[in-house]
This record gives sequence, C-alpha cells and structure tokens, in this order.
Amino acid sequence: MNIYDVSRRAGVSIATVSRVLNGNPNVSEKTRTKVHAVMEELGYTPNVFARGLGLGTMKTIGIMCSDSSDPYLANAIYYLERQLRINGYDSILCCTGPFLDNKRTYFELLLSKRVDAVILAGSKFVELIDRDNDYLIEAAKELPIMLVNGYLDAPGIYSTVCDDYEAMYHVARRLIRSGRKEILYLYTSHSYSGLNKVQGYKNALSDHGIPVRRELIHQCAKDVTASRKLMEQLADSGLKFDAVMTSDDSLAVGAVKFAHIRSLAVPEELAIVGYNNSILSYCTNPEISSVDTKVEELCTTTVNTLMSVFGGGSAPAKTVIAADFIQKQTTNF
Amino acid sequence: MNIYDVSRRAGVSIATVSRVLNGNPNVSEKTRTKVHAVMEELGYTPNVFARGLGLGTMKTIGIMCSDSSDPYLANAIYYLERQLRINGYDSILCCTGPFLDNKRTYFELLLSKRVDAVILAGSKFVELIDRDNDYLIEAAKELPIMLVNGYLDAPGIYSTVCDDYEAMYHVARRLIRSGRKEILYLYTSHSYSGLNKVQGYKNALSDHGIPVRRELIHQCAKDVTASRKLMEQLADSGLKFDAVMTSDDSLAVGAVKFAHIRSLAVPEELAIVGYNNSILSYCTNPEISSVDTKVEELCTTTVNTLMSVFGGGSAPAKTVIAADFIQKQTTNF
DNA sequence: AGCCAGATTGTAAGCGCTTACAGAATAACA
DNA sequence: TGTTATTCTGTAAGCGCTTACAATCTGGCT
Repeated sequence: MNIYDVSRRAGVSIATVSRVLNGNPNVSEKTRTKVHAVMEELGYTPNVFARGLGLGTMKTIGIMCSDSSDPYLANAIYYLERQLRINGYDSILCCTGPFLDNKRTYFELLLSKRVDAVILAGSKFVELIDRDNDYLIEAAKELPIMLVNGYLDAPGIYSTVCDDYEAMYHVARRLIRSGRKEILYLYTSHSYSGLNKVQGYKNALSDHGIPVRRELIHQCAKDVTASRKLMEQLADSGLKFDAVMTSDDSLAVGAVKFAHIRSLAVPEELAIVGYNNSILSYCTNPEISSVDTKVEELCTTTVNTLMSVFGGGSAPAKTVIAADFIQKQTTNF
Repeated sequence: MNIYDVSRRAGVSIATVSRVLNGNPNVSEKTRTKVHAVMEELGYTPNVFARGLGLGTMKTIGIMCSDSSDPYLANAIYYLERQLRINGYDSILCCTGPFLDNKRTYFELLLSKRVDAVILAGSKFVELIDRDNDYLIEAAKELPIMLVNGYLDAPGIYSTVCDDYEAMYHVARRLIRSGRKEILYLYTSHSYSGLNKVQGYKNALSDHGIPVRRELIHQCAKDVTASRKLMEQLADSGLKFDAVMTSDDSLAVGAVKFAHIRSLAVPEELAIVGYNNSILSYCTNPEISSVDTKVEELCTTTVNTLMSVFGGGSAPAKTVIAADFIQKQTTNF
C-alpha cells in the first residue's frame, strides 16, 4: 500500500497525492476531498522513511537525559514529549544512565538518526570543569541544540534555565533573616545550575555579613540515605548547624530523617529546604519546604523556542525562568 | 556525504560499501579494512531514512506509557530503553498522559513511524471492562506487541507480568498470621494487575476464614493526599482497621500521613504495606514495607523476549516474574 | 471563436541505500 | 596450462516519497 495505490484509485497522479499529503495549496478543493476520501478508505499511511529521504527530515527531536528514573527528569521528559507532540514532532529518547558514561557516543547516535534537533535535559551535560563541550558546539552548527538547565555560549545552542542563583539567594536570605546563623549546604553536582545555586547561597551570606564557611558546604550523592549519613557524620564531628539547604529534594529527605533520628524539632531546631519541589518533598513528615523550579514551564519554553528557531524567527540564546519558593512544614519564616 | 563518496574514495562500488556496512560476509578482508578506514576518515554515517526505505525497518521500538513522571513507569522506561539499546535498537517514546486520553491515536502514530514493535508499559493499556482491545489484536498480526504488566491472549502479543496475585496473597497472609483482622485495601485502578492484586488479598482472607468485607476495599486516586483524606474519612465514618494494603506506594505514603495525624503507632496500631518499593517508600518515617515488583527484571525480560521473537525463536506468550516483599518499618511480622 | 494568465495536474528525476543477479577474479584441481 | 568451483565485486533495479518543470485545463477577455 503506497502512494501509487492511492493515486490510481483516486484517478490522479502521485504528485497530486503528495501535494494533498503535504497540504500544498495548489490543489483544487474537489481533488483534495477525493484524495482524502481514498486515503481514508484505503487506510493509507505514508511511509516515513521515504518521506524522510525526500525531505531530509522526519520531524523528530532527540531527547537526551542522564537518568529518566530521576523524578525531576522524568517529569521533564513528560512535558518535553507532550509539547513536542503538540507541535507535530516525535521524540527519540536516549538515557545515558546516571553516570553519563559515554554521553558523547549517545549524542552521536542521536545525530545519526537524523533528528532535527537535540534537547539535553539536565544540567549535567555541559561540562564546567574539563570543558569537553566541543562536540556540542560543533554539532550546533548543523542543528539546534537545546539545553534545559544548562548554558553554553555558542551559536546554535539555546538554553532555558531556572534562575537557580536567585532562588537560592532568596532562600538563604529568608533563613538568615529568620535568625539562622549556621546554614549547612548540601549539593549533588558541580553542574551549571549546581554552581549557580551555591553562589546564591554564598552571596546571600556575604551580603548579610555572615562568613562563608567551607566546612558547611558539602557534596553528597543524590540519595536519601547518603545525605542522612553525611549529616550524622558531620554532627558527630562537632559541626553545628541550625538549617540545611539542599540542591535536591532527595537530600532534604535525608535531612528530615537525620532530624528524626537525632530528635531535633523541625523547623525550630533545624530548618530544612529542598529543591525541585518534587513528589518526594510531599512524602515526608513534616513536608519539605522546597523550590519549585517550574519544570513544565521550562520544558514548554524550551520546545517553543525550538519551534521559533525552526520557523526562522529570532530566538533568545538564553531564557531565564523564575523559581518559586513553596513554604511547607520544614521552615517557618 | 553519502555512500558514493565512500565508494569513490575507497575505489569500490557502492554495493561493496553497503555490504561492509551490513556485515555481509562476502567481502574480502582487505576491502573490508579499506572501506572501514575510508568511512572512518570521512566520518561517514549512513542515512537512516534511505536505509529504512531499503530495509523496510529502522531498528526502532515504540514505547507507550501513560505518564513518564510516575516513578514506577519512569524506571521502566529507563530499563526498557537501556536494554533495547544494548540490543541495537532505538526507542520512540510516546506518553499518553495520565488519562490515556487517546491511547489509540498515539498507538497508530507509533505504527505510522514504522516501528518494529510496540511495548506498552503499564497495565492500564489493556481494557478489562469495555474490552476495547481490538486495535491491539489487529496490530499484533503485523508486528509484535509487548505488554509490561498487562495480559491479552492473542497471537503476536507477549506479556511479562509480575506475580501480583501471589505477592498480595503473601502479604495478606503474613498480616493475618501476625494477628491483623481488619485489613483495609486501597487500590488505584481496575487494570489487569489491579484485579490480580485484589484477588490475592481476597483469597488470602477467605483461605484464612476471614470474611471479605466490601467496605474495607476502596479505590483511590494515585496521590499522597487523596489516600490520606480517604483514610481520614473512612476512620471518621467509624470504620475500624488495623492494617492497610495498597496497590501503590503513593497510597501507602498517605497512610503514613494518616497514622501520624491520628497519632497511631506504626506498625503496632496500624500496619502499612506499599507496592512497587519505589523511592517514595524510603522517604517516609517510618519507611514503608513494600513489594518489590522487579521492574528491571520485568523490563529486561520483555526486551529479551522481543529479541527472541525477532530472531524467529519461540517466545512465551506470558512470562511471570515473582515479586519480593521488602520488610521495612511499617510492618512487624 | 481566439487568446492568455492563472490555476491545476502530470512527468520524471532524484533522495541514499539494499540486494538480486551477472560478471570478474581467484583458487583448486587435473 | 586449461577447466571449473569458489569467492568477491559491480550493475542496475527498486524502496516510496518530494518537487522542479512541463503540460493541461480553466475562465475571462477581446
């Protein structure tokens, strides 16, 4: 069943059928109706490969993420996929796994599928340390590269980021103003957004005359248990803190556990702030105050920007989206 | 840059290049090496569309799921995607959204992409009530349909399911043996696995001489808050229960919240059992005893079965995987 | 009726790859 | 060395679609 069957049956040429298929206006209303009817009758579906061959594109976007089982990224994938579909695009998903083992290989695999663009979801894709981003910059010459929560200044690369700096600054300031003096800061990675977050924390302290103490800032695996253990360890080593800010809700969950084990009143003796306002922050008791990073908005904006790039319109190289602090039960300011 | 460039540069015909590309053994070692070298040198990547046109397939599997932001499905997607990639297949993701609005349209969209098979992740895809599965059965004549946690008896449809009946029977029996008499049962949907689960619960009660009481079985939205509210409501209406079994961890989280609000000792006064052993069950205090449904095994098995279908080997129409009960802190037997 | 612009349709040449078949080269053997 | 079997390589015909260009058909006008 192909375009010839349709053309024969409709008594027109394949060119006409093709035109109908592509919504070309140079077709009389009568033929258009006729062809549509035949396509319907025959249950005809154009062959995407042939189409792709002819057009050089297949309206497909590659989505790369580290680990779709991370609740935050899972959400992102959902929204990205949905918004792409609304715009008539499909998505090929590609998860590198939590360690981004060979992200470059995966990236090239996606390119080999002749996708029309690649969306990198998650800030871990942009290297801040060894700066191994050449392949992205190179690829961006050929097709749009969209970064969700990452930033790279190069032509063809578009970023949509959450204003992590501002969010963390805001949280830290409110903690300070409500009297917290020793704010522990736990983070998971040195990504673009990771650095912005910690900078917001640091600047807020400085701006309020509080010294930034190295021993209050710690990296931790993105894991409920890991963060609890780390905090126990820190407390045991004599470190004092009356609040803890985290770069991810999972760490904050560990903090709640820590407080429970040590019988600390939350938020009175220990204020806890999560990040991403994921479902995890609603599971604990007390529920964790967290920063809503607006995943949905982030994702729809990313796709919309991409569409305007496709449309030839101008698109901002970087869009910043404001976060929202959601006060729940682990803070009291 | 196409196959002609490579053939010219390597001084062979395009047929030979194509053979090398496809690992055809009828190529001398010398030419093979030469061609590989040239491909490397030129950075040649075959055009997937042309290839798809020629072969009629593109080694791509469609994955349909309701909602990738559900932690359970998110995990499933990750494992499916990974296992497919290991076998040299790509995946096109397609999320219908939590309400499965027009799953049929999505399904056909996937077919129109000429995928080699479709994997339906999540038991909600198979209709048990209005039995609107004709399109699946019809499609299965053309390409393999794989159900993860769903079952449909038709040629070309392969299922991999968790032994939900056994798991729930086991949990209920242990609760009963440890002295629980009034076990509340909360479930989210009437899916294939949903029915098996509740049947396990019912049979365990019957087999131990406990009457199955309708007022102890309730449907509830898959939502932390919804389940808490429902339980408060039930308790307020005078219903007594000393244990609660749930068909999903999110409901169990609500149960923990309920116990906390009503100051019930867990597990002494109220035992709580979750399902899926997702990260949510590790977030609460106390941590929720839950059933590990072996997502990873489920997914790898699904893909492996699919591969053996592709390979022409025999494949079981239904594979059952045993679940594991993970005792944590909300039960004591 | 004759002519022409504009609308509509058809013809045919790709797009880059696979593969059946034919042909060339090589190896094996007498 | 000649013959044949075997291995390797090339030619050319698709796969199903898009699209430039040519051809045809309108209707409005003189």
